[in-house]
Amino acid sequence: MNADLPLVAILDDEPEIRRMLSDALEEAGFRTQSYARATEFEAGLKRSSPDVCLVDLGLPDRDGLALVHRLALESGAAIIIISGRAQVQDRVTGLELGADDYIIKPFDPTEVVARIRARLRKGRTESPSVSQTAHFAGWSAHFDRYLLIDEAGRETSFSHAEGEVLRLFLESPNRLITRAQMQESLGGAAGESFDRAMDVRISRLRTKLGEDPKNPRLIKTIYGAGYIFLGEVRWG
Amino acid sequence: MNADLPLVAILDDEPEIRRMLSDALEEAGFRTQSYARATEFEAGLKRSSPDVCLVDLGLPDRDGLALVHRLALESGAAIIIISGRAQVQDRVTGLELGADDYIIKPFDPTEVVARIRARLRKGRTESPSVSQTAHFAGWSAHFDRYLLIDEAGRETSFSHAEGEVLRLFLESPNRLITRAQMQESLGGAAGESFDRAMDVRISRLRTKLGEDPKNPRLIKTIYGAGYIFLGEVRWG
DNA sequence: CGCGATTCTAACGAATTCTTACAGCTTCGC
DNA sequence: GCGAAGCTGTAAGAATTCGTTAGAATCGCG
Repeated sequence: MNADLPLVAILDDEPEIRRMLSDALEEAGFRTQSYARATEFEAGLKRSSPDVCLVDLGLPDRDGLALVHRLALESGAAIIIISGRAQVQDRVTGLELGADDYIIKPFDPTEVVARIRARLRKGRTESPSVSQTAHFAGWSAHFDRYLLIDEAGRETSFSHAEGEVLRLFLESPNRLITRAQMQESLGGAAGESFDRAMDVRISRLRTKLGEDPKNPRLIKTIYGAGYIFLGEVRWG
Repeated sequence: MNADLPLVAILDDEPEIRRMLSDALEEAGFRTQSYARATEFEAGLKRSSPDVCLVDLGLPDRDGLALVHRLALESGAAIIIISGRAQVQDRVTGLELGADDYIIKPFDPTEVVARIRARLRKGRTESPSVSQTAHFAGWSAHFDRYLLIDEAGRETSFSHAEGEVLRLFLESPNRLITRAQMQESLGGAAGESFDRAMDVRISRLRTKLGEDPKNPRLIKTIYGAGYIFLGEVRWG
């Protein structure tokens, strides 16, 4: 009965689906309330205000779309439609009546959880919990803190320009990155002698990574072509 | 060139898809910008800040998920992934990395439009937080009492001007805040050299937060761009 | 080996940002 | 009112970032 956990209201007439959803959601850290019929569902809304409503459109006792429409107007909750009707037109009208998402049966509970999380994330002022960290060759690069941390835990800060280069490498490791691609990606305006600036950026980055100039192990220069960042990179 | 219309940035390497999307979106009342490659796309983001980003995951020059990840942290835009990969796991990781929606190819442009509308609708409804207290990095900021309280319960008062800056940071943590945004938000109407005043406000705030000038942990300067406030922030 | 093309890096300098000092202004207590 | 204290912007010099320059080092190719 933890009031801090987000509350998800489920409206579906099939018991197995209700069960499947509530199991998956509770395991994922949500509270749930299940309803089989629209009238019960609406009564429940008056007692508690859920953060997310999962609504099956194929209801026996009510026009699901009308319900969605009203929910969208009256409740602040995120509304996700679950439906067996897969036609584009169905989805479009559902979304236009105010739903925030539209999931087609049969569905995977994992995806439902992910979509609910995506909805809640936007609504909150809280920062997204996705970390912005890459691990490689004994280093951890924290792009949010502009910090490199080595195996021993020693910290080295890097500047924004250096970070741009490092990120570009870590996003495409073991792949040739041409100077042209870099220039474009790093906002290099026109093709003048911006090349030199990039050399310098990379040079500074290499020293921060403790590369041996004679024998760079991470950032390889491909003469006449560009650079390759070598190594296993893991994000997160 | 109506700046009031929402701007949608499209990133897809297939020309037909770009065309199809931009046609549908423009007919639906959006402005669009199309890009074939990630590097161009990122360069475009620096010039204009779209309200929605449509990103194809199958990019030739970059790991699409890494790009999405970064977008989610740095841009306030809604992010919609378009992908040929239909596996549940693909969708879940996409959403967990910060995407707001995930559309599978082949898709119907009408549905894309509807989903974009649904996203934008939610963004506008975002209710302003009425709480006057924020917690972050061991600090509690009480805006109603102009008081900062650290873990040990020691109190430090802050001024109105300092509070304006602090609130701006705490309302969008882990996101770049440009000097222009600050100036606008803090009512710095006149003064072209209002920038200096800004510097001083931030400097004073930093000392009150006990930041190490060499290595600020909370308020990072992005040379030539603005500032980022780092950390988990909880309001209330 | 020699030569031109390419890349590296140390040093410099312009732009930007930080910090300290100071002055004008408001607020508060008396 | 008066003076002290605090707030806030301006000014000025220090510090940082980062592109540019230039000379050295390296590479590819004969």
